[in-house]
Amino acid sequence: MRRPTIVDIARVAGVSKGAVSYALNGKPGVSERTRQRILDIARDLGWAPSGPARALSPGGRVGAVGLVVDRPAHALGVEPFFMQLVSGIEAELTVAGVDLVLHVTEDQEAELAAYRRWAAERRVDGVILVDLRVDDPRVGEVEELPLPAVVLGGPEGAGGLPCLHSDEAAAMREVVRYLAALGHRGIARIAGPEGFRHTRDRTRAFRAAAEEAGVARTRTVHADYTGEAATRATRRLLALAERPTALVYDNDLMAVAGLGVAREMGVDVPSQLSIVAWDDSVLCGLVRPSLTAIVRDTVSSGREAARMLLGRVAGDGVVSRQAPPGELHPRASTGPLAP
Amino acid sequence: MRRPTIVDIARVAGVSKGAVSYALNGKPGVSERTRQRILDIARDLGWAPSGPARALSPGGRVGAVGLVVDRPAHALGVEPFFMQLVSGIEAELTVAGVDLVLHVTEDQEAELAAYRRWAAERRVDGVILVDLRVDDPRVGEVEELPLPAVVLGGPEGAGGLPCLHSDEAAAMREVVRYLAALGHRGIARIAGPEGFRHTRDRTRAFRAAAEEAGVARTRTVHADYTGEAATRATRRLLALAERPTALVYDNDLMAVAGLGVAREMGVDVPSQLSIVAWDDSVLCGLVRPSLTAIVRDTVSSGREAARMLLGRVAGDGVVSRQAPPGELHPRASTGPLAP
DNA sequence: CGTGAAAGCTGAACCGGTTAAGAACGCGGC
DNA sequence: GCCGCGTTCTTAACCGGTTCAGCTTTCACG
Repeated sequence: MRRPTIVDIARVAGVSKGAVSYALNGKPGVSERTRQRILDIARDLGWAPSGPARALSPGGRVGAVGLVVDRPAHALGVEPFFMQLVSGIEAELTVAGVDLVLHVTEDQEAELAAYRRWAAERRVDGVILVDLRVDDPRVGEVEELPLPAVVLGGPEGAGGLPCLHSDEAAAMREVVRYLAALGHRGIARIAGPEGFRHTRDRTRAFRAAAEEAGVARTRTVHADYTGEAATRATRRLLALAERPTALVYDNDLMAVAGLGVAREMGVDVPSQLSIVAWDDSVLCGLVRPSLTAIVRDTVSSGREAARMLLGRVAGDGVVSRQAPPGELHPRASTGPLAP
Repeated sequence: MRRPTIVDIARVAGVSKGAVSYALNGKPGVSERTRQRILDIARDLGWAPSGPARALSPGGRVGAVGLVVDRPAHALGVEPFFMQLVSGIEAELTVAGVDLVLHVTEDQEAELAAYRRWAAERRVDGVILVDLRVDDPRVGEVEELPLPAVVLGGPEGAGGLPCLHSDEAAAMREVVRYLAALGHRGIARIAGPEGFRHTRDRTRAFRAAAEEAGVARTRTVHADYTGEAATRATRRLLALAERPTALVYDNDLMAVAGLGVAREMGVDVPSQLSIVAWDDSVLCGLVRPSLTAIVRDTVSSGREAARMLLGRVAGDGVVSRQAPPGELHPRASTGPLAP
């Protein structure tokens, strides 16, 4: 049984295929009676529009958008962020009947190649850029391509692309003030890779917030979001003569790793060390002590980013927006210092 | 600047577009000289084949395959399994120039709708089915559809679809023997949802292995892979009069949750309770004590499944295969019972 | 009753490829 | 000199939609 086409519908209805096209797309050009008859026949035949055929027509859309994730596979596995983001994006795309094409790359060059290929072969109608870097080559490249895009991050460094940015500084202030109020005067931050824009934003915000809150000793060390790197970094920090009394991690996985190191080194959490995770997932609630975390609504960000991209693809004027800032959810891993 | 098409190439080369098509596809019908000239021109113009146009031709392929993940978003976030699987699939697809379309659904009906839509609208060339269920409606449905598919799981219940199955029984035997050797005589298993085929396979294997190893008291309770469900189940098990001395969890996230409960209830791991996780991720190595786990090479399974699907799409006769069984990696969460 | 406009529909071109059928050509053999 | 054949290329149809130009038919209006 061949897929039915509009020609089959036209034959049954006794009209031309042009008329069928008008009827099915709700465009003027056919009478209401005829339209209804054609719709009924289409339903009876189980007709569905051919994606490739639609895309081929002048001005046609492919009905898919792309997302490239450029992080090593093993790191990705346990990063709740991406799957949450994907669910959010998906939720929004599904109602529009648009598919999500996902690509996992090992380096940035491969990521750029993916965008170029998608544009050249017309595989997607647009892309969402995540993990904005300092001097990110993707922005310029994608702007050149006939490929609508929105950036999750920014607004600095997003070039002319509309972006969904979040106020990292506000959340950071909340964290630092909270820790300062608990009596902490030595706070270290185990950050993500230095190359990421949001890492740099947070680092700046961290310093500013610490100064404002009167926290004398701060320090930022960089890791790569993996547990191993966080383990090494935490060991070094806890071995310092004047060791920090509070640690802020740039993702929850690293915070879990830090918790393990503290345990291993006999440093009690939270009486001797407070730990804060940036980004919350079920993980934070499962480990003991449970982790205080900055909670962002990643699913909603995904939805919003998808919505913006669909707008761009449709040709609407899309403006950058701000996502609600993360909120601090105190749990068992933070507290006042034991005397 | 419009995307160049083969007509542009034909014009520059002074030949017909048919000749260009033959040349670009390595088919006979043009001289070697002409072919080379056409290839050079194509490169100079930056030509790339239009996906939609290719797909539209009779017998044409879309150049994409689909994967539906039917698990709640929050559970998915931290499940390393899927992202690992996706990376593996991706790695194989990329070399073939095929894209991966990912869809996250909230229920099985939505999943079925996705397959139907993909087939009807020709959005993908084939699909990979994961999380095979007992009496899975997807198998019959997809077999009816003009949509090549392979199953990750089985072989029972995969119907006529080729599958990549793993020997759950072998791994289960290894776990049970190991725990029995450590002196455990009461082993409980916190399994995934009863509806999953692999859950049932493991449950059967668990009973058989326990009998074989002389483990008298066994018990399987079902959870849904989330930390919350595992927390509840673990609490109940540890509150039993004759409480089990070893717990086997069907994924690593639940094992982490179980570890938290043990801690909370003052049950020491591993001296009073041993914990085994099925599926290993960085998580298992990060928590304290680190978790003994069954390690499967999920990335390779993804690669293999993708390879099989590409074979099916190409029309090759693809036969079911067995993935290498999981292996037990003992860590700190298992040990002999304290006297 | 003639005229103009709007409604409703048809025919054909077009998107960018693939491919079957056929034409032009050179060449060897008889 | 003619025939048959293989090579190389062209022509045209086809995939399944969209859309524009134009042709009827109907109908209101003067």
